[in-house]
Amino acid sequence: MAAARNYHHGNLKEAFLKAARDLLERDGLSGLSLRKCAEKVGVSHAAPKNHFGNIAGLLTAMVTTGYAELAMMMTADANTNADRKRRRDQALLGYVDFAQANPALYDLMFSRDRLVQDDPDLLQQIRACFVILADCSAELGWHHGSLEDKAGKGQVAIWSLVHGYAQLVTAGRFKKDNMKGLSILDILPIIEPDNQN
Amino acid sequence: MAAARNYHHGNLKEAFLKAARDLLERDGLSGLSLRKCAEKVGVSHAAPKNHFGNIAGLLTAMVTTGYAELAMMMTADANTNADRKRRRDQALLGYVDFAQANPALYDLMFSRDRLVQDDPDLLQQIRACFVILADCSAELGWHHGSLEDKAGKGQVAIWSLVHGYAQLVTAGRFKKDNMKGLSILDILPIIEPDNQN
DNA sequence: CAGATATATTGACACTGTCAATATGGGTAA
DNA sequence: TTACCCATATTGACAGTGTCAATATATCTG
Repeated sequence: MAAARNYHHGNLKEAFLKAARDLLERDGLSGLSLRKCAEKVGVSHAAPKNHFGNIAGLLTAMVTTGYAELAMMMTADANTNADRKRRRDQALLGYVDFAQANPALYDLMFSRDRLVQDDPDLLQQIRACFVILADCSAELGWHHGSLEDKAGKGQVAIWSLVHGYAQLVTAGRFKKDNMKGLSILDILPIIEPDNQN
Repeated sequence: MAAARNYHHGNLKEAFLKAARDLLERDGLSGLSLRKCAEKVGVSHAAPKNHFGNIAGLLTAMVTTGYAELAMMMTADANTNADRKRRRDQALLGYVDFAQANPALYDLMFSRDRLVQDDPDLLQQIRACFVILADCSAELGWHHGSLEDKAGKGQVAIWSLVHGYAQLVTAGRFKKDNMKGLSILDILPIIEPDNQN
């Protein structure tokens, strides 16, 4: 039989993830609890234990889907086979769009003590995002150092820049005066010394 | 009489802040509670209410002292009257040093739903850090746009870069291979298009 | 010395995550 | 079909949490 109405509830795991995400964006991380999720889905308060073990397991599973969506946002029009610079712009804009559309989830994705940091699925999705950003950084120009050094610098630099930008923007740390029409692509040129005229 | 042993306990507020900070770095944010702080200090479980109102108030007060320390770390050798580029390097190194020395506190300083975001003291300390970073960004070279645009871009860019770098490093997101001897100052040159030879 | 006020304690409450014990339903083999 | 097994869900309990109202205490002020 299909996985739709298979068991007592049917696909309870995904129902929990959806409920958790709704609660997260609505009430913030401190307003999210296993018991509220269970009530929202309509099952008993201890039901999540069977699927996630503990709350860190649920948050980790939710964050893992977040990284998968982030990767999708960064490669939304990759099928057009655009050149690398165009792919890079799309990736960075998609990155920031994701953070602004899911600010609470984005924050949780970089939490230090609420997640199972060594979860294999989580690490895999993080790595996938890192690969995309590495592709972006290949377009950057560097003057000194070996090719490997340049690649390492570029990856660290571009992820630092876009992550810092996304988090500070979603946290409201930049005043609107400073941010008037200032997107990540306007900040990016600082990362391209070779392409300055 | 001095504020040392003034009342029942004497400077209980600072004792709470110290206990909270110890617990935060030892057990992480999820291991920090008002009741543990009270027990550590040796007072009743409801004592913090008189000084901080609720737990958001305590966390906000603690984070506020964090921003003050961050500003000090960035301006540690400002009395030497070094030139602006030297001040800038010191500020960025101090910024990263602070984040690495207080990773849990640094994370909390950018939390979205655990703090009183409009607390006047907090906003003042944040603004002080922003001013220091603005001074740093004045050294950056930009090719296009008005002076005001350049200043706005520079502030946003440098804070994005250093914050993203600090958080990703403390979160262990960069593999050691990529980070071998790669400090924030090695990343920084990408932010100086004019100074490339 | 007495009253007022800031500070601390006590006790209670609802809520949380987690666990052991129990119940229930679906899949599977006889 | 029937009987069994196992994955899944429920129940009840427990310690821990933040917060509040009521009460107690110590320091300051007059």
